[in-house]
Formats: sequence, structure tokens, C-alpha cells
Amino acid sequence: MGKKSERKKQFIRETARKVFIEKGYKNVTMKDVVEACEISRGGLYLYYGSTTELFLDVLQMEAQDTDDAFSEAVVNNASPADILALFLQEQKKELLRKEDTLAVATYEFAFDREKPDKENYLLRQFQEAVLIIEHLITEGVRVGEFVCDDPHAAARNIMYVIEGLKISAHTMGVTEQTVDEEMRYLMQRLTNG
Amino acid sequence: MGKKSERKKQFIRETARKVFIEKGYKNVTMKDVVEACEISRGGLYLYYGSTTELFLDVLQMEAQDTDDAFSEAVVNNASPADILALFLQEQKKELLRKEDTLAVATYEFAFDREKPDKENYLLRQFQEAVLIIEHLITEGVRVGEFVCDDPHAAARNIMYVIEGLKISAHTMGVTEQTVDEEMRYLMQRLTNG
DNA sequence: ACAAGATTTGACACGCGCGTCATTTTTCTG
DNA sequence: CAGAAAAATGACGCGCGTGTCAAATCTTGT
Repeated sequence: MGKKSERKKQFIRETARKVFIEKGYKNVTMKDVVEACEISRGGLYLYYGSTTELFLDVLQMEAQDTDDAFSEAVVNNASPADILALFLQEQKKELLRKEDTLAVATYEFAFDREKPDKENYLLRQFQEAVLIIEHLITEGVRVGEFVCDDPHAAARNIMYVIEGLKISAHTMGVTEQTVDEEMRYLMQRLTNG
Repeated sequence: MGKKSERKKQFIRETARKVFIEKGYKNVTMKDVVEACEISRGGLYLYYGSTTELFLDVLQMEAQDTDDAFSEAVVNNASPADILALFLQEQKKELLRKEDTLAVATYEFAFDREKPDKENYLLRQFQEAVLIIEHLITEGVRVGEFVCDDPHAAARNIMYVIEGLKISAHTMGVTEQTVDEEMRYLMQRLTNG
């Protein structure tokens, strides 16, 4: 495996990502990927043995990226309230972006029940986010920006709301206004008490 | 179509429901249903032309049932706080029942459908629930049980949390304790202010 | 330039799910 | 009870997705 091979594998991964975004998880066939990549059937199997294998690799790449984004957000040391507001804005953008997200594919994948929970991408993301928010709230309380008895519960609550909004966005449709109202409600509760 | 036919159709519907619960939506084939019903392939096609048609019928039956359950809950005129607590308990039971629910199949189905929002089962359920909760909160405020500035926002918030818990239960796993804590958090916010 | 090695191709065989329909079985009716 | 009508059967043809592999093509080293 030279760097040539690695580059091609990366190309396939990135192309497949677009396919998963467009068609979800279950609807994607090797043929779809082959055509999107403009390579041969056998060529694809040289790198990935199944759509599942491919999707796992795409997810891992995605996790890498979003982890970087998280780190970047944490580095900025504005006030906790500002950072939290920014975080909510990011989430809003993400969950309203129906045409350019792996969310549906990821859910579909998670629904498939016969596989190890070891690599549970969703859970990991969720727990990470809870930790970050909890930390923000605790800081906010310390500097007097927030009022909150139980930062952990509050953080988890916020994440459940976001999960709810996310799944709602992809199953029943959610307007930008609704999301705004919900986000405002979340912030307001922290600032009021 | 005599009543005999109708009875058989009902039998197929109920049997198919179990299959959808067990295998989700996308993984169900006509063969699965045929085998579960112990009828012939052609026999099934006499009643349903596709798994989609079948699932829609199952959903409709399900909606009928839960609507009845809702009505029943509303009839009881205990105090708003009690009714809300009861409602949350019901939701908890429902979302922890991983092995006996159409939730996953319904999500999978919702992911597929692009156009007909007309028959959006999830949205309808959600909006109905918001209305009920909003009403409960308003009543609760009136009799002094609850403190809440914006019952509509609060109600919607509760439902988003429940949605978040629901999807979490089926994708990352949620313990009973977690759900309890979350429910308590929701109630507490209404009683404190 | 040439051969050995590495890479890529796409035709192929296989399995599966679908929807049909000629045939058989059951039920109805006079 | 016979004949008609209705209901049920399951074998069949079709399309599609899968994974493979011998052959073709491209890359190296000399």
C-alpha cells in the first residue's frame, strides 16, 4: 500500500460520503459508489468489502473532523454564555442543513441492530457534548452569568433537546423559527434561574 | 369483500405489526410477512401490494389505538401535576420498551418518505402531545401548581426532550435511571419556576 | 525496450425479493 | 349435490445487488 493507494482510498471515502448524504445508508449500493467514483466494481472491492465497511470509515473521518471543530471551539476563551450561544448556533445550522448531512444515514446505520456497540459514534458525540456544556455551565455559574443548581442535568437536558430537534428536523420538518425559539428558551432558563 | 376477508386482512395486519417490531421497516420483506402469517405469497398480495402499503395500514391501526389511550388519559381529571407526571411515566415506559415498539420502524419509514407530509404520523402525534401538555401546564399555573411564563414553549420543550430520549433509547441506549432523572428535571422546573 | 510485478477491469454466477397468474381448493348458491 | 364464484396457492420470470477472478492494462526496474 503506497501513498498512491492511500490517496485513492481517501478519494473513495470522500466520494462515498456524498453518496451517503444523498441517499442515506440503507439505500446505498456498491454500484452507487462505483458509479460516483467512476471506477470499476472490482476496483472498489480492492479497498472496501461492503457498504458497511465504507460507512464506518466515512464516520471515522467525520468524527475526526468534528473533533477538531470541537477543540477549536473550546480554545476560544470568550465568556461561557457566549460560547454556549455559539455552540447552539452551530447546532442549529447543523440540524437545519437537511441536504448536506450524514445525520439520516447515521441514524439508519444505528438502527441496524446486529453489530457491536463498541464503535457507537452517536453515543460518543453525545457524551462529549454533555461534558463540554456541563463545563460551560459550571464556569458560567462561577462567574455569575448563569444560575443553575445541577449543571450536569442541565447539560444533558440541553443535549436531549438538540437530539429531539435533530430527529424532528429529519422526520417531521422543523422551521428555523422553531429552532430559534427553542434555543432562546434554553439560554433563557440558564440566565434567569 | 365479505367480513371474512376483512378478518383475514386484520390478521395479516396484526401479524405484520409483530414483524415490523422485530425487524424494523426496511428489513421486512413480503416473504417475512408471508412466513409469519403462514399464508401463500399470492395470498398476501391479494390484500397488500407492498410492505409500504402494509406498514401504512399498521400505522393507522396503531394511531387509532394510541388516540384512544390519549382520550382516556384526558378524561381523568386529577390535578394537572398528577396528569403530567402520569403522562411522563407513560412516555418513559414506552421509550424504554425496546423490544415491543414500532418506534424504529416508524423512524425508518419517516426517513424514506419525501413527499406526503399529509399523512405524517410522527408530526401529528407530536403536535397533539404539545397541545395536551400546554393545556396541562396552563391549568397547573391557574391552580397554582406550576410556575411558567410560556406554557407553549415549555410544552414544546418537554416534547423535544422526549423525542431526544426516544431516539437516544434506540441508537445509544438509555438507562431507566437516566430517564427518571430527566423526567424529574422536567417536573422540577415547572414546580420551582 | 521488455519482462516481471502491481493494479484495475468488467463479465459472470449466484442469491434474493418482487409481482404475476394458471391452477387448485374452498365456499357459496340454487 | 352440482356448478359457479371466490379465495388461495406456489412456481415462474424478472431485475438487481453481490462478490469473484481471469484477463487486460499500467508501472517498474534493468
